[in-house]
Amino acid sequence: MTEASSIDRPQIAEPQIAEPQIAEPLAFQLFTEIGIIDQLAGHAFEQALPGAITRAQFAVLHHLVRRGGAAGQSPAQLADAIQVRRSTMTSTLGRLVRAGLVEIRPDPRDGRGKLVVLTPAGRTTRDACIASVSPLLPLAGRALDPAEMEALLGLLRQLRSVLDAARDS
Amino acid sequence: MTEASSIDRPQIAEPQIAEPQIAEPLAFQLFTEIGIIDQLAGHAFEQALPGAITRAQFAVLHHLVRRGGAAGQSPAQLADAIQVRRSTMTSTLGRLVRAGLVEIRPDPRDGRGKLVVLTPAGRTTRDACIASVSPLLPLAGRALDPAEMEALLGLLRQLRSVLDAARDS
DNA sequence: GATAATTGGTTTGATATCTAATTAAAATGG
DNA sequence: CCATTTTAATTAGATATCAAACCAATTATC
Repeated sequence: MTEASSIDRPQIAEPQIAEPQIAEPLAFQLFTEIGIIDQLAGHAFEQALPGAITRAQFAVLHHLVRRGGAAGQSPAQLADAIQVRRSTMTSTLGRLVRAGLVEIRPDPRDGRGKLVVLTPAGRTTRDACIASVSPLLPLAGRALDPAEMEALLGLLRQLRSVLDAARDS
Repeated sequence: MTEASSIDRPQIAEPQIAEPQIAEPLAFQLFTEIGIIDQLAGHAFEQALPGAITRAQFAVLHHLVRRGGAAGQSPAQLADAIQVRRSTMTSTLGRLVRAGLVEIRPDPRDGRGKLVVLTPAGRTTRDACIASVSPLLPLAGRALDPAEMEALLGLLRQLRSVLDAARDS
């Protein structure tokens, strides 16, 4: 597509010059590092979770415990809180219902809407997840002392708020 | 806002007490924040990428430009570098081959192995990706000054190295 | 009130990712 | 030289995720 491909080049197309070691821009390194940490931590987290519960499913259960109240939350509220699309939430909720961990009822106030509430099994499962995962948390303490962790968290929040603002614009 | 406003409590097993506002452990907040940033940034990144290229595909192209050399890299090397399973790499490489962005040849030194090399189109595409995404980088600069960015990067690397070490154990 | 615009939720089809199991080739060890 | 083990890559099956298209119900507008 680019150039003389008509000539039969036996082995190596081109000298294939690897770029000299130019450091990536700082911001690029930053996001790369964040991506890797998310993957490593997420993986460790999911390994620690009991049975077939996944990170996404735990996020829903946990949110319902903390914010669900008696009336539950709508799928849209859950999707917004957890920062996924509604179609993603539909799919995760389907699995949670099938597993008997949440119940979905029609919203009496809005014929389109639904309300998600935890079942007792869902509550129990969430608590078990917390227990399973807790032993992992000290790991971060091995990398950072409390002051560093606070500093890190502060910087991350600064970064997040800008990204959040940029999302809408 | 969500409080005891519901007079009509449907017939769920228990009162469904939402937990009082206990702050999450610091480490938990940390990983939550990292997950959200990764999602926001990854999404913005992918939106900025040209055409049908994805983050995973860009990572492979970029790595090949920087480390590929004339001989290319094996799928296993790519998987290790990018921190995904080999089966994941198989799938991503399949799409890149179909798109004409990389070429896969047998490894002359190992009958099991293969070698992945960029095609000229792959090289061009990677460069276009860099160009498309560059305008995003200043966004991080709006959140953090250079010193903060360095500090953040340092803390993240500390954290990563511990997670990395824990992965094997 | 009727029409238009918005909102809640789902479905479809794609990519990315993992684990577990499989195949083929190399490396090791008697 | 052969049997075992290890390694490279793939396949199969599952979840998560998104975008786009869609339906149904609500809200807004005239």
